[in-house]
Amino acid sequence: MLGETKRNRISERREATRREIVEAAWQVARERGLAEVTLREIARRVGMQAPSLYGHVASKNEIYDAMFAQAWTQFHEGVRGIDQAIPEDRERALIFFARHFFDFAVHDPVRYQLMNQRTIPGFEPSPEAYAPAVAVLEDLGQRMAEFGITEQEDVDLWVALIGGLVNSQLANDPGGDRWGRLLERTARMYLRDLDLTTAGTTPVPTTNGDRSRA
Amino acid sequence: MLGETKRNRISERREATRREIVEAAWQVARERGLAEVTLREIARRVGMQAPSLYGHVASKNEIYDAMFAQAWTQFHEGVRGIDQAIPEDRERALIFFARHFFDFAVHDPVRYQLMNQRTIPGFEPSPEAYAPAVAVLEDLGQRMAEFGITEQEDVDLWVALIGGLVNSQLANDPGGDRWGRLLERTARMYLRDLDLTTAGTTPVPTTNGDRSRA
DNA sequence: GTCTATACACCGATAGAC
DNA sequence: GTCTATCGGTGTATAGAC
Repeated sequence: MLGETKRNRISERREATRREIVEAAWQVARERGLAEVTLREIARRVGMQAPSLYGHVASKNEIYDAMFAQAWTQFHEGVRGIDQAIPEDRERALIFFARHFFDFAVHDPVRYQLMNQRTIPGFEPSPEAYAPAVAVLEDLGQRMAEFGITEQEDVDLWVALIGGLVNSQLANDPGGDRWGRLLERTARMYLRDLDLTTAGTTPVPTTNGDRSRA
Repeated sequence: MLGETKRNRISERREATRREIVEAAWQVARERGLAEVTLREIARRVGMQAPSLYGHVASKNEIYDAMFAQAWTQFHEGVRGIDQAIPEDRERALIFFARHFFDFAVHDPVRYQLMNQRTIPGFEPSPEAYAPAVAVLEDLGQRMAEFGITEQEDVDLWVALIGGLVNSQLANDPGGDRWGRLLERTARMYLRDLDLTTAGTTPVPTTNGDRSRA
């Protein structure tokens, strides 16, 4: 049927416009800050009047929502993309992941702010937008389990440690490396503690010979 | 002179009104969120019209500034207040401080947000408001030095670790204790790493016999 | 001196013409 | 779909009453 192809073409055009809007929102956010994004400025950049945006987007928060989902999807795909580069060694692997997360965060502070801090007044990510964030956490849990790190407390601690380094870096030395260079040390410290804590309860292999990867 | 006492009385009244305004701002912030504070709502609570606030305050950011300074001063005084209760033992002392900071943060998330996150669009704390924050950091450095922790990297790491626990707690389990109960473990982990890292470079006393306190 | 009244420029959002 | 016009908000500023 011709109707369908036409409908698809229209739908594609609509989606493209939506992407344009979200991309313009990213631009404004990076230039002026996340909270300083205005519909009028977005509209100006895509060549519209502000109210016309409502033909493609239900609200300003829906734009934030799309950005939120996009950011977490980006990170998730990034992690999957480097899968074959993961070191076999447990310590190196943990550092590898942490460095990936750290660089991703520091590389785009505005994106990190949207992903991890509830800073925009009325905005709460929708369940659909939150899904890729959950997927990332599930991935993390699975990968850590491959290293014998299965206790929720242990994963919680690791998440908090890396998040703490990122936050300190962004807050107190943006653009620098004052906390970034503490990543390796933090990972070693964490693993040493882990071995001491779980000693006698769950055997943890120092190398990772039983890990199967495609 | 009568003129001076009168001037003082007026000045006192003015200062009291200013305190009232800042206190109302805290109320609004805790009820609706830090970014949702409006001058009109503050004015309503102190029985004024919004523009009348400008007789006591130069701008909205000056209110945030006063709140910022007040929060850090509160913390600083709190730390000084518990001075005599600090354990002699290095590990216990570190945990004691961390717990104090953690509880202070978790007890009033809005206050912590204002103190440690740059989340309000146009607001940057003035040098005067920042002073008590600097004083707290200097205090921390001094106290850690008493335990032989003098390297900036070591202090940086400690700050990041505790901050990470606080952030995770507030972001992922507000009102709970999922990351709070990791404080002791984190302190032990940190100290163990410290002893290994600085072994052979700077002797670190396991007990703290040479600490002089009034 | 302190307040009220009024206004300005901006914001997100909506209604309705075309 | 996109426009203009407009609404109820916001922070901020000023004129003028008392």
